[in-house]
This record gives sequence, C-alpha cells and structure tokens, in this order.
Amino acid sequence: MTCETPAAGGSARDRFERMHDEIRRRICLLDYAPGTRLSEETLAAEFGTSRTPLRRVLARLESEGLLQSVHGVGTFVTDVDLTELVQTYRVRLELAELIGRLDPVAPSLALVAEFRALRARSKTLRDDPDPRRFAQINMDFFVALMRLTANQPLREMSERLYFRTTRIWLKSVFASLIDLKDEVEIFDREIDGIVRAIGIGDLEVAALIRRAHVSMSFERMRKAVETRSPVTP
Amino acid sequence: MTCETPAAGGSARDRFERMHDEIRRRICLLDYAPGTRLSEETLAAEFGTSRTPLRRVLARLESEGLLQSVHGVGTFVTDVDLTELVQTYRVRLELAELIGRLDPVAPSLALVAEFRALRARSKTLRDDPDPRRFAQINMDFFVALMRLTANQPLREMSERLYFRTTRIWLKSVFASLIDLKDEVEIFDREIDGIVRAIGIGDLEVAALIRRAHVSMSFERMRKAVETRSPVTP
DNA sequence: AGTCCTTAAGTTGTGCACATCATTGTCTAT
DNA sequence: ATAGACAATGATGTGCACAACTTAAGGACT
Repeated sequence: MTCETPAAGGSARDRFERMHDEIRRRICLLDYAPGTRLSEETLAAEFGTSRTPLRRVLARLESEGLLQSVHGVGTFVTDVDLTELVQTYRVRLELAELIGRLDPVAPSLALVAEFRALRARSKTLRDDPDPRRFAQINMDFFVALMRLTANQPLREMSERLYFRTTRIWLKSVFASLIDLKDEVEIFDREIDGIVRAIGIGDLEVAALIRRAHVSMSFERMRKAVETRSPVTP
Repeated sequence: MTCETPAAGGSARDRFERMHDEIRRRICLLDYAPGTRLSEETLAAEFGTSRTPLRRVLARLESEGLLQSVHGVGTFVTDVDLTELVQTYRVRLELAELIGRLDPVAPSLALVAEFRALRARSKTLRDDPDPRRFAQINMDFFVALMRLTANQPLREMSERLYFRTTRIWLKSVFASLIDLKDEVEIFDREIDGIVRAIGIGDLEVAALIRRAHVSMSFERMRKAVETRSPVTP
C-alpha cells in the first residue's frame, strides 16, 4: 500500500517474507490455479530480484505443500486429492477446538474491534457476493482467530493446514459446486456467534463454534464434490 | 550403511533428503549442541557438494526451527526456551492422542516385529545406559509410532514438534538433571504397554499410553530444570 | 589512558553462467 | 505411412565469484 517498489527495501528476511506471503496469497486466491506452472525467471523479474532468492521462496512453498518442482519440467501449483483433503480437515477440526483450550488469551480491545470490522465486511458480502473478496475476508478472519491463542506452535500448525486446503474450498465456489449466497449467510452467522462468545470472554465456546462451522463447511463441500465428480482426475 | 560416498548418488531430491536427515540427526543427538555455529563451506565440502544445495537444506532446517541464520554472522543451532517448550509439549500431548483416533491403521506384521525389536533394544539399554543410544532408540520408536496412523498431515505436524523439542530432553539427561536409569526403566515399560495394546488391536489405548508417558516425561524434565535453574540464560 | 574511527577478516546473501534433465518436434530408415 | 532415433528447446539444479553485513582488532587523536 505504502511503497511502490514491490520487494526492494528491508532486510533479506523481510524481502523473503514479502515475496512468500504474496505468492501464497495468489495461490490461495486462485490467481494461480492448481496445475499452473510458475516461471522462476518471470517471478524473479517481477519482484526485482534474481532467481536465487526467489528459489528460496519457492522451496519454502514446496515444503508447505503449495508447490511442486520437477527437474527439467517446471514448478507447479499443487492440487489436493480427496483423501488428503479429508485427512487435513480431520486434523483442522481438532486444532480448531484446541485454539480455545490451549493458552487462550483475553482478546485486546483492538482485536475485538477487528472482529467487529470483519463482521461489517462480511455484511457487505451479502449485498455483493464476490468469491474472491469472500476468500480474502475469510483469510483475514482466520488470522484474527489465531490471535486468540498464545500458543505459537499451535498457530503454526493451524496456519499450515489452513493455507493448504482453503483454495480447494474456493475452487468449489468458483465451480458453482456450492452456493455462494448460502456460504456468505452461514459465514456471517459464524462471525456473529464468535463475536458474541468473545464478548462474554468464553474463548472455549468461540473455538467450539469455529469447529462446528469448519466441520459443516467441509461436509457441504464434500457432498457437492462427490455428487458432481466422485473421483477428481 | 550401504554406500561409502555420503551424498553422491540419486536425484537432487534424494541428496537433499539425505543431507537434511543427517544434519537433523546430528542436531537432535546433540552432536551439534544448541548455540553451535555451522559452517556452510565445511558442511558442503563434507557432503561433497557446493554451498548452493546445502543452503537449501539449512533454509529448510531453519523453517523447522532447528537453525537460525544471521546475515554476516553465521548459522546457529537454536535453543528452546521454557515458554516455547511448554507450549510445544501441550500440543504434542493432544497430537499423541489423535494418533490413535484419526485414521488408525491395523499394524502390519512387519511393524509389530519392529516394535518387538525396539523392545529388545530398550532392554539392552538397561544393562548399558548410554544417553545417545537411548535418544536414537527413542527416535526410532517415535517413527514407528507414526506408522500407526494413515493421516499424513497429522504425521507431519507430530514429527515437526518432536524433532523441535526432543534434544532439549536429551540435554537434560546429559546435564544429569534427570536420572538416565529411571528414564530407561520408564521407557521400557512404555514400549511394553504399547506393544500389548497393539497386540489386542486397540490403537486408541496405545495412543493414550503414549500420551501419558509424554506428559509424565515432560513433567519430570520440567521439575528438574526448574529446581536446578529457574531461568535458562 | 581512554575513546572513537578505521580497517581487515569472515560470514551469509545475491547474481550469473553453466550443467543436468525432460519434452517435443523432426528426420530417417523400414 | 509409421516407428524409432536424435537434436533442439526450455525448465530446474549446481557451482562460483562477488556484494552486503557484522565483528573485532588496531591505531590515532584527545
């Protein structure tokens, strides 16, 4: 927002993080759909650097399961098969519940305000349901939720799994496999419930609400995928 | 074991994995103690390669929290402070229980045999209690436990956290903060219990035994560290 | 004697040229 | 016409030289 040059200032670590977060965002928002080939040279040029630092970013994204590099062929955005999706969601459910039980932190006023702002943003979605904007708000909401626990390892694991699977859900929306207006409505109720739970200081309940919604959201997606195409090629 | 050359044959991915596993093993077995500086040039020479592929390995180990690189200074083996240790163990406990509940797999005869072999190795420890050998057997035991679930994401998360903290436990043993013979005795009983649980096909019980032992092991370490040095510098 | 600046050495980070590998299209022999 | 070999192309992987940076030692000035 503030600076024009994409990846210029700051330390090497800052530049790494900026490139990493940006490419991850593009993958999760389906700017780079599963199967897309990423050009190292092109990306390096775009970020105003050489292949060497960029390759470090791609290697990290590969370790996070978002990319896969094949020698002599290319670097591709990964897809997630049904088995992996099911397994990942099973773990995500358990971790979602742990957010409220392991090292919960009383949310600051700023964080509460942030949740309210997210609620407001989600309401604008009801008038103008845009999948991409929905995904972005969903992502911001997730990041805010992570701040409810002080347990750093738990945060890391949860984020890894979230970024690994959220684009599959978005893909279902884009493919009109699940109804966007329904999802927006349900999402709005989820935020409302969690804001209320946080308001009375019960993070455990907030986490349980979250768990329930992740679970139901997954079930809707699963049914939609299975009725349309039992096996994804 | 089979080949003399450390990192010669195979594809680039194989070489990467070999170097990664070897350096991780050295860190977890305290061949490289926390605070040690690792020389990129020396390591690259040892593995018969250049800095470029080795740096990729070091970057991965840094993302796993085992190393930390500082520009112009060096690459150091990380230590784990008490707060992080407590948080990590809290998550490890929950994940240990999930191993028996999420996607459990009936162990193959080969795996059962492996557990029995581990039991035999643990018994040799009682006659000759060596911390390093203990740590290696403990690591092999952990890897075997992971094969009790088919849930790949759960495996990954569990391994990450295990390798992150196990060297701290070993450090306590080396510092004689906790009694090695006691630990060996308890470890032997843990394997025995888990082998029995697996024998009757109850993986959930096996996981609960594991969880209990991880929890108690942590409590012993925690008390030892707190009585000796309340705050590690 | 003490403080500050300069300089030298050593480390990680970067850029570039080349090696290695997979793919594809073409040419030749049957 | 078709099957197989082969060369050309373009991708990732590797090696090396240099830049950026930190630290520590040494000397000059106060």
